[in-house]
Amino acid sequence: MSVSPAILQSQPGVFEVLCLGGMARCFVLQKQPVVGHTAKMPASSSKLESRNRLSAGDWECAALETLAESGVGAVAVEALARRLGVTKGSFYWHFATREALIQAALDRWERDAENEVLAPIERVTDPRERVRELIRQVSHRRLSHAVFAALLKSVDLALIRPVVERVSQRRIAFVTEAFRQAGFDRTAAANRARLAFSAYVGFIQLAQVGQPRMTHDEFEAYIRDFIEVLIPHAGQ
Amino acid sequence: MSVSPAILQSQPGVFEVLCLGGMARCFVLQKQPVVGHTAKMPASSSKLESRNRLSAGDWECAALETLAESGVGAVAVEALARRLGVTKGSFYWHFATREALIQAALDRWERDAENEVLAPIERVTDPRERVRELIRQVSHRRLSHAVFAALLKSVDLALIRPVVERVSQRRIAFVTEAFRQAGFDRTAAANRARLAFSAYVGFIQLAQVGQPRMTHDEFEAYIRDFIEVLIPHAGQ
DNA sequence: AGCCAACCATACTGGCGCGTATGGTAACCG
DNA sequence: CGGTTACCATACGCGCCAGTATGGTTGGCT
Repeated sequence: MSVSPAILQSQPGVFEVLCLGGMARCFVLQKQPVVGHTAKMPASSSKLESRNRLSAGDWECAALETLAESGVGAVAVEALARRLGVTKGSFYWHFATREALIQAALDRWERDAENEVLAPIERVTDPRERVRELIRQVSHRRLSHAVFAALLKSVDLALIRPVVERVSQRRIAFVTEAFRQAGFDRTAAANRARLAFSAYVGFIQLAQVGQPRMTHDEFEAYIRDFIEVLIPHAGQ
Repeated sequence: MSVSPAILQSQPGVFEVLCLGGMARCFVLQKQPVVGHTAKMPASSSKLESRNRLSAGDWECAALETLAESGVGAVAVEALARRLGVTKGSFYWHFATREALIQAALDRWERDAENEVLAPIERVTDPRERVRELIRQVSHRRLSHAVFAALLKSVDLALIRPVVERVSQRRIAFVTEAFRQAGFDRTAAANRARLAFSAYVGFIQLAQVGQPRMTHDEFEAYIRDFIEVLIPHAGQ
């Protein structure tokens, strides 16, 4: 799933619940140039061997992992330093403050998560089938949701709120447009989008409590009903 | 709405965002004997005048208010002490630890919130109309949701998780049963209950971000669509 | 070779929040 | 009226964590 096993074991960090670390790496480790930092990596050695020194990207990566696993509060510089095998002294060379790190990590996540979700949908042409495909897609990218779920919990922080706002707004708008193209009028589309997105958000929250305690098959059946309720085959 | 103004102004505490304080008071201030504590209030003066000394219940009350307003993290003993106009010395006479307070406050909330939601529904006899009434009821008790929303955010804490688990489990079971009685088969009822409850949970989360930014009328329309989607008049 | 810059360690300050210790005051009781 | 009980203040210790100061090490460039 878009993350090579080699990368997965490149850093001997702790691998916790549900392989969430893999997801964060999936988001981050595709080291796009990232403007200023690490600009002139000598193009010789891959990141595998010469990774005793860290870059800002490594810190952002670790931040996203920890964020997905244990929430915003767990993104603490000393904890991250331990995780990366260094000390705070390292951190404060790359970032001015803890908030700066979270900012950077979130910026990255926001950019990458966007395309990852939307791109595979845009290929489906039939509008109604597209809505269904969207729901199916989202429902199975469970790794991508951990970050969003963690963010939701810290939405009262001034640092997090705008991110959640933007992301939610964009996603709701996208789903609304999908429903519109599927033939619903403006308000119906908006309401179904709200309903669908709310149900999505609620589900990833409740899933952490293990509340909708269901097997894989039950989950699939749930998604089928979910789709059928929101955009039934029968009607039209 | 189900909370007498008299109670609302019985304690001149700070009244913050959205009158949330009123809700907590609504839950708490109906001072049921509460086992051991405050057993022999001399039955003379109401809580209005002789409230210079505090009881355990007062602390639980303030805890729930703060919880609803600012989350579990804000339920700090020194902060609560300031809010109540006393110091920590008072607190540690009533409770052994901070967690004990949260426990007590949550126990209380769990008991009271249960009946408050379910009781008014049970009067409706027609099964399908009962589901609709349930949705309507819940959708308008917005004050009661702040606590639950706050709890969801701290669900990783060992103190909170079991509460959220119990409450979610019970509520989902209740809604499932309602759908069953409305004529849906077992799995359909379960899935619609999951969907409805997830949508509810997601909505109260997103509402805090002001994301489904909608007017009162839009909200009403949303609830109508919500009902129509989940338990349509047309079908059967 | 030697220097500079990137990167990291160690040690410290300071705030915040929980918990403890202990002494004080008001009401009530015998 | 002296004493116990319920309630509260003041002061302290302690651990956690963000941020600072400063000095050390390594690698590439000239």
